[in-house]
Amino acid sequence: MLQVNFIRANKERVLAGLKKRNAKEDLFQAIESILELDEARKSLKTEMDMVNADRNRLSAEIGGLMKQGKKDEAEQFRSQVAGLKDRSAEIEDQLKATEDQLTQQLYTIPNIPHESVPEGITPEDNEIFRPGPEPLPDLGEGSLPHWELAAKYKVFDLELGVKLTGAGFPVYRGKGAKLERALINFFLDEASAAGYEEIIPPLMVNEDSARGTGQLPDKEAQMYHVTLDNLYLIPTAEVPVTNIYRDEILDVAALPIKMTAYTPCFRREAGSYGAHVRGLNRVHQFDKIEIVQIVRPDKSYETLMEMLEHVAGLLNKLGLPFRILRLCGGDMGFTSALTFDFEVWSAAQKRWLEVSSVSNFETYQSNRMKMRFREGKDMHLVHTLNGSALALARIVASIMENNQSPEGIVIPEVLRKYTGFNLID
RNA sequence: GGAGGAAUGGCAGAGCGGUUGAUUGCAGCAGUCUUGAAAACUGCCGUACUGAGAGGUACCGGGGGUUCGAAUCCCUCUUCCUCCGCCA
Repeated sequence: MLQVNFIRANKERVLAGLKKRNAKEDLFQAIESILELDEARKSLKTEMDMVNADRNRLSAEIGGLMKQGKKDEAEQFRSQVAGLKDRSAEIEDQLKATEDQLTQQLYTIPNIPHESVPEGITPEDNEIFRPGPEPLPDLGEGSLPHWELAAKYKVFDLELGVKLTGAGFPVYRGKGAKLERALINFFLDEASAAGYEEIIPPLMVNEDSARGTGQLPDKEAQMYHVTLDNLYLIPTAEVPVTNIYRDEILDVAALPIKMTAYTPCFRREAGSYGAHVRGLNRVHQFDKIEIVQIVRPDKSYETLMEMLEHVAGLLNKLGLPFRILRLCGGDMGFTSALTFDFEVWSAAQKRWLEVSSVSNFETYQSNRMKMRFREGKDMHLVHTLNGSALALARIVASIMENNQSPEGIVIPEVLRKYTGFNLID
C-alpha cells in the first residue's frame, strides 16, 4: 500500500495516478478521507502520549515514596493515576478505531502508475513496446488449436482432470508430462545461470503472506482458501518467495536479491468464461517459474528491463513468436507501478496468448511487508519486482500450435536435452 | 494426538514487580595508535509513532488481565525443543 506521508506530500501525483487508472470517484474521496484520518490519528496519539507520560511520572513518584515508607503520601497519587488510566484507555479505543479505518482506506488505493504508463482503459489501449515478427507465422490450412492436438497426440487430458478434480485441472500424460518437466528444468536452469537463487517454497501461505504481496484483501476471491487451517493455495510463487524477506531490515550490500522458484499455481479464475478459456488458455492449476528481485529503489527500473530481457531471451530460445506490451493505466494490476506483458502468437487460434507479466511494484509491496534496507544511518523501503519466466500451460499450448507438423509436434532444439525426444507423435 | 520445557535487541545470554528500552559478550560502525594490517584502547550501535528541537510514547513471541507501577505475576493463543503415539 502507499505510505500516508507519501500521499500527503504528493497528493496531486496520487490523484493523477488514480485518474490514469481510470479509478472510480470514491477512490478520490478516499484520499481526502485518508489525510483526515491521519490527522485525527496524530492528535489522538499525541493526547494519549501526554496522558501516559503523566501516568508514568506519577507512578515513579509513588515508587519513590513507597521506598521511603511514606505510604500516606503515596495513597494520594493513586486515585489520580486511576483517572489517567481510564482516560488513556478511552483515547486508545478511539485511536485504534481511527487506525483501523485508515488502514481499510489505504487498502483500497492502488499503486501509482509510473510516468511511462500509457493512458487507457482496456487491453486495446496497451502500448506495443516491442512488436511481434512481420509477417506473423501462418501455418496454413489444417492447422489445429492445441486442444485438438492434445487429443490427437495425448499430451494432456482435461476430461480426465474433470473426473479427478473439476474443470480446469489438466492431466499431462506421457510425452506431454515429460515436455512439462523439461520446460520446468530449462527455465530453472536459465534463471540460475542469470544469477537467481533457486527456491522451493511452500505451496500454501498464511494470511500475513497473502496480505504482504497484495492478494489480500484485494483478490481474495481468486485464491483457493483452506478454511480449516486458514491457509491459501498460492496463486503464484511470487507470494511465498517475496515474503521471505517480510519484516526484514536488509543491509544495502545484500541487494539486489534475486530468487527464482518453480511452483504449481492455483487460481479460482472466478468470472472467466467462453472460448478464451478453452484448452490450456485458462486453467485453475498450472506450473510457473517465477523470478523475483528485491532491489535498491534507484535501480528498480534498470532491473525491470533486465528481467524483461531475460524473459525475451527464453522465448527467443524456444523460437516462439512474441510481442511485448506496456500495460495501460486501466489494464494494470492493482499493486503494480509498471507492467510489461509478453504474448505469444497462436497461429492456430489466430490470437495472442499472455505467457508472462513482468512488473515493478516499487514500494507498494515492501511498505505492506515492512521490507527495508539500511544504508549508513538511513533506512528505506526496497523496491520489489517479479516476472513469470515462464508460465507453463500456455507455453505448452504455444509450442504445440506453432510447432505442429504433419509428422507431429516438433520439440524446440533447446529442450531436447531435457525431453530426450525430438517429436511428439 | 498425549505429557513436559522454552520464547528477551543481528547473534549469544542476564534480568523474574519500581529511573531496565533493558547488564554483559560477540558481531557491526566511527576514532586513537600504526607505513599498512592485526592487537589494544575510546565512543557509537533496536524499531515505530510523535515533536522544529529538547524530548515524549509504545514495543522483551501475539492477545487479554492483575497492579499506582509488568520483560518480571495470572489467563489464552502461537511457535520451537524433549519424550510418547502415528506416519511418507
